[in-house]
Amino acid sequence: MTQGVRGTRDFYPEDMRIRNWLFDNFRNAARSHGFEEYDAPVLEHEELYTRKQGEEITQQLYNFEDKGERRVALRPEMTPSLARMVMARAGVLPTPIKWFSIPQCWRYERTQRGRGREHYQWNVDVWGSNALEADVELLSVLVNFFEGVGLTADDLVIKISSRKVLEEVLGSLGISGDAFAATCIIVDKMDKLSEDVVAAQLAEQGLGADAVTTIQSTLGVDDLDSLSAALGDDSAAVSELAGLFDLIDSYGIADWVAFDASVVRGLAYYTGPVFEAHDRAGQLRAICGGGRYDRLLSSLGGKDMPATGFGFGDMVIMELLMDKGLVPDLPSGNEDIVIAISEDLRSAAMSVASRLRASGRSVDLVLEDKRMKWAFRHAERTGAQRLVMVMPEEWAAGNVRIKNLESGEESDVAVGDL
RNA sequence: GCUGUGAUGGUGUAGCGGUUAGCACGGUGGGUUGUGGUCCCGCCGGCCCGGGUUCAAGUCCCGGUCACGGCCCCA
Repeated sequence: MTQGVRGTRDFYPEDMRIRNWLFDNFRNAARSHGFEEYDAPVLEHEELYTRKQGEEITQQLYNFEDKGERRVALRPEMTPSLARMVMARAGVLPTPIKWFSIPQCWRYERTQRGRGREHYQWNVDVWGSNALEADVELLSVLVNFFEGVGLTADDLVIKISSRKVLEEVLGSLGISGDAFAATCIIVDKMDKLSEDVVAAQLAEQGLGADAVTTIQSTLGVDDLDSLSAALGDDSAAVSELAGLFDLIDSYGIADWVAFDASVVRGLAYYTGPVFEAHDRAGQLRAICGGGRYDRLLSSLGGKDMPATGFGFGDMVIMELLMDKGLVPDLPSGNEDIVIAISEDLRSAAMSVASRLRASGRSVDLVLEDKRMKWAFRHAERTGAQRLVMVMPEEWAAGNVRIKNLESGEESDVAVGDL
């Protein structure tokens, strides 16, 4: 009876303080880069997500039929909803569209440490710009967030590559279109699956063992010169990545990023630069991930608009922050506790509380007949700064007694001066 | 889909065949105090469900339910 649905979390006030702190940092980073917040319903038509087979995200849909016999799903990610919103007002919205959101996203899967059935995923996206500057701006948002919560470039790294790398490699092997997207999903799992399994899955796409070797050797590359050697001087992937890293230097965030050809991403819709942030120690799952997806709208039946963005879950980052001791101790936020010392002063206490509240204080009025002992313990537990006591003699003189709980000082203050 | 561990007051836990089932937090009443934080005392409140073994079962066995991990897989 006291348990929620499997894989879901309750946020008690002490948990909520931390969540709000995290979300505040998300918001600050996005706002400082000129992004505006939006939201969409957590429930969407199932068909919004039933696209490329093979994507984990579609296999793990938290879906069901509603009372009107409609197939619906709790959103597994925000991007399709965002695409829907943008598409609905394409041509009206001034570009570039720079929006962010912190949606709760759902998936139906076996629960594990750090993997529930719901999580909050900070999403930051730019629509309507082809420029690499837009992609780098996203990296700047990320770095700004990391710095905001006290993380450094020694703690984590943003690994960057481009879908074009794989596109060129697979293109040389004669793979394109839907087969390309399907192959991306398989290649994304390469470092987690055995070579045999990968080879078998690639064989289903019509690829041979030699192709596997070619893919693996290219993805093992971790500097641009080697990539250039592998793909040739006229490679669009190489020039794109070179341009990207020039801009990264301009932002002064080069310490935070590294080229890594093995970054592919499991979603089929990416088309250009892709990236993931990982802890340097390599202990945790990816902290966030994103990239350019210029052709998503056409897959939803609309006219394409260039777009780039990332998703950033709340669970892995909290594990990293806890490991690093960066989660702050947060007080309740209550500043004053107001208590009437006797029952007949209750209405007086209410007027005192109202005055304090009007002056902008966060005031917790003791609502019932509680003893002083309780008030002090309550103040201690909630981290309040002052105890405001409405006492008979003082009240008769037009005063209340205020005790500063940190210094222990106490004084009578005229009600008019509150 | 496979697998391991665990379920004891409201919360977190100790107890491993016989205990008045212990402790901490909490709630509540009181002592001390300046109607006053610390401190001290009293009280409230518990063995997941169903079978079985035993003179005796939180404790051992079987089944169920739920929870938490791991594997598979991966936003």
